[in-house]
Parts: sequence; structure tokens; C-alpha cells
Amino acid sequence: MSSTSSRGSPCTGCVSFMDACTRPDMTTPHSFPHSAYCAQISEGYAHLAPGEESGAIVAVAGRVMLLRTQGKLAFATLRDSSGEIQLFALASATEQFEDFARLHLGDWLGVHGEVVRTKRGELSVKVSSWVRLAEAQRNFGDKWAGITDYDLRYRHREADLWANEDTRRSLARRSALTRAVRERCWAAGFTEVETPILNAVPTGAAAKPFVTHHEALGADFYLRIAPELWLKRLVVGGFERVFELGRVFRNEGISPRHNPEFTSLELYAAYWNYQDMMAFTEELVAGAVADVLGTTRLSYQGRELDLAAPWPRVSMAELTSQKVGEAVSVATPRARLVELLDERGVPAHAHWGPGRCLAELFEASAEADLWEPTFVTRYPVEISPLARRDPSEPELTERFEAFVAGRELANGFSELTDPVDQRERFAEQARLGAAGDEEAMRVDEDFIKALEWGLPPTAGLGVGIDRLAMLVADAANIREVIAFPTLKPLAEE
RNA sequence: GCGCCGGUAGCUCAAUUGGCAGAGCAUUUGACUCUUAAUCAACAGGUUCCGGGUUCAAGUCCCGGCCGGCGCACCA
Repeated sequence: MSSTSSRGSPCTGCVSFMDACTRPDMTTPHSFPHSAYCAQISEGYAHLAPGEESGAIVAVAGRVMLLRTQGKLAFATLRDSSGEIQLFALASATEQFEDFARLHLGDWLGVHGEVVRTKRGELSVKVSSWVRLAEAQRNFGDKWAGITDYDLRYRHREADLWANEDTRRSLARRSALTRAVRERCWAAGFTEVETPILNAVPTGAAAKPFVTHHEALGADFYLRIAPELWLKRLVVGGFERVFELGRVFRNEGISPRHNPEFTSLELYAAYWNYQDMMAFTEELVAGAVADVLGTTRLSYQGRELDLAAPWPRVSMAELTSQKVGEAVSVATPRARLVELLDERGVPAHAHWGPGRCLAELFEASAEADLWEPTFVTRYPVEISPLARRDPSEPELTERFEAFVAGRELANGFSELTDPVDQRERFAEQARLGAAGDEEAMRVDEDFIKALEWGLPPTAGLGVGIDRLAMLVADAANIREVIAFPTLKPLAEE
């Protein structure tokens, strides 16, 4: 990167000094030495009595949120990343008072002044000198109602953040959450890694990929739908505990719970099985939420929820049987499962075997009622091509999904380590693909080769970070916890 | 992709049965030495999302399109 781009480099070339300094980007300071945040002032001088002056001079900076002028006095509300403080300007004490009184809402300001409490009791910085750091040429919405238009809020989050407290809170909580998740993974001995986003073969999950193109290689690539196989290859390579917190991309519909790019935590631990991973998962999720909110108890969309461990474990067949009122399992005749699906308005596809039918029946009958955190276990092998078989029932796998507030939050299993079985599973996926399943997995020869070098017993986990962020932010729409959600581009003018 | 709902001044919202397109805030101008969504006065601000149609007359009714919200489908 060039640090001497033409923009911001004063007085160069054939332009005279005076000309340069009247160009628009020369008229504001290039820095502002800043000594205090609003919140520090509020806390540090809370003891001042009305009318009292502290004698302390501070330099604060931020954005003008409100402005009240009264003849030879002016009051402004200044906000920075920590909070707000009132600015108190007087014609007799403030430089350029007339200009100060004509500031626009939204202007960025740097202020020097004394910390005082006004006669009416508001802690303030009594402005002696000030400088406008940036002009707001657009306003930030109604100063009472803010911005409510969803299109404007999502397309111009920078304005939404200034206008709406809820937006600031939601995105701050998301940031605190990802920090807590990272720190807990590090503390548990996991190494953070980064694996390719551009993939020649999209794999590791059942989803339609985005396609892109590399010019020099003359080859199409797919944006990753999951980092799963790369991470297991790192375990083969000797990284016994790895995790990646990153973006994955799935070419699917957008809804209040789905963004085409979303953030997942994927984590693998050698020598663990799925039971170990469930224990880790509930502690990780409950712990990270407590790190953000101070408690595992939260209110989501008006309903109480407690994420404290341990979470109940119940098998998919058991739970589904309860809900449909008769015993069902992967051994139930497919025709009966299809009937039960029909009764719930779910038409079975021709390529669905009994395992897929059972899983669909679970989703149609039980999933939405799983409000308190619950591990659903023992998924059919048919829908789990990367998971290890359950020794007691080879048509099932040592897999679990965690459900909270009626939604899937996490997915994990004992990893399939047998290259021969893995090749057969991929082959079965290929058959499903040929039969019309657009989301069937593809054969990944490099991954099979990796398994031939030897993957120790390993358990893996994937957590939908956006979904978890929705819980801690009490957000009904995933877009509320994504700074810049995917939107349909507006037509070019 | 389908269905329902919405889009009016920079922002938040009104506009009766189809009958002159309005208010608050912001902006501009003026008054005001303790305000805090300050207040008061004045000026200005419009392709009613876009394109057709019906009608003497359309923000309003009809058709098509664009963008969004919710639901369904898909999915985590």
C-alpha cells in the first residue's frame, strides 16, 4: 500500500500552499490529540455539585447528537464510542462561539475545555476551544424516532448505528460474543487456524455453493460451504485441537434466519467422541453467553431461556416417536414414514431413504418445540456422510445437533475416520446427486487420501455464530446481528 | 421461487368515498445567559419508488416492474 497517495498529502506538486489548504480535504485537521472519553468524564467527575467547576481541562472528541442554543449560551450533546457528555459553550468563554452555535447535528468535533457541572446539574465540558473534525452533510434521521426504514438501516448501517441504540447494542454484543468464543477455545487448548475459502470442490456440508472464477488459473472455484474437511486434514497433520471462526457461503434463500454468508465456529478435538463434544459444547455456549450477558438466563422474543449446562440428550427416534404418537426409527418401513410426513404436509422426495424421512419427520414434528437447549442425538447415517457409525446401530451415527429456541444452533459428531467407509459414503452422495439432490456432497479424493494417512478418533463441532448472536441480542432477524447483511443490489442508475 | 403487506419532503409519519399533498424534527433566517427531544417566529423544502392504464380528476383504483418486511419453500 502506498502511504503517500495524493489524497491527504498537502502542498505537493505545482499547487501553491494556499491553494492546497483551501481544497476541501485540507480544511479539517488531520488528527486530534484526545485525552478523555465521555464515559471517563461521567464517572470521574460524578461528585461535582451543581455549579461547581473542577479545574480539570480535557480534550474530547465525538459527534454532535443534539444542539440547544440560547442566545449567548449553547449546549450540545457529544457522543463518542464510550457514551455521551454535554458540551457547554458561552459567548464569553468559547472561541468562535457564533460558529459553534451553528454546528449541524452529526458534525464531528474536537473540544478542549473544563469539566464542570451546570447550575441545572448536568455534567459538562465547558468549551474553551473547539474544532470541527468532519461535517455531516447528511442528517442521521429524526432525532427522536431515529431511522426505522429497514432498507435504509441495512444499506447504510453507518447511519443506523448513530441513529439507533438497539443497533449499537446488537453489534457490540455480537463482537463480545465472538471474542468470548475465541478466548474460551484458546483457553481449552485449541489452535486457531485459517483454511481456504476458494475451494475447487465444495464439500463438508450439504448445500449449494457460490461459483467464482480465477483468471490466471483459468479455473472455477467455489466459495466454501464449510471448512470441515480442511480442518480434519490438519488433525491428520498433528494439530490435535483446532478451530476456525469464519465465514461460510451457501447459495440459498434469504430469510429472517438465513444470510447467504454467515459465520460458523468449527472445532475438532482428537481423542474425543461425540459425548465429549456435547459436554464441551454446552459449556462453551453457556460460558460465552455468560461472558457477554453476565448470566446464562436470557429473554428471547419475550420468552425466558436458560442456557446453563447440562442440556438434556435425547435421540432423534425417541423424540420423534413421542411427537408422532407411535414408535418410529430408521427401521420403520419407508412407506409408513412417508405417510406420517404426508399427514404433516411434507411431500417426500423419491430419493429420500428411511433415514432422511425420519429426519424430515423430526423437523416437521419436534424441532420447533425445542425451546430450552436440547441435544438431539443419533442421526441416520443417510444424512450424515462424514459421521462415525454408532456401534450399536450401524444405520445411525454418533452425531448430535443442539436446538435452542426452536432452531438448530450446533451440529457435531464423532468423525468418520475409515477411508473405505468414507469413499462409500461419498459414492452414495454422488448417487443422490445423480438422482436430483442438488445439495448432495461430492467426492473429495484428497480428503480420502488424508484419511488413509490416519485420522485418530476425533470429534467435531459446528456452531452457528449468527444464531447465537441473535439469542444474546434478542434479535428476531439475523440481519440485526450482521453489520452489512446481504441485500439485493439496487439497479444501476 | 410463491403468497400477503409496505414504499408520501433529508428523517419520522398524516392525507375520509377518487376531489387543492400536510405536520413534527432536520436544513436556512431571526429572538433568547442554564438548556437537555430546549422554546418562539419566519422562509424554504415533493417525479407521492418506477412505467403504463382507467377517470373530468389518481398518493388513493387496475396492470407490469423495482426494493423491503413477514409467512411458505430451501436451509444453519
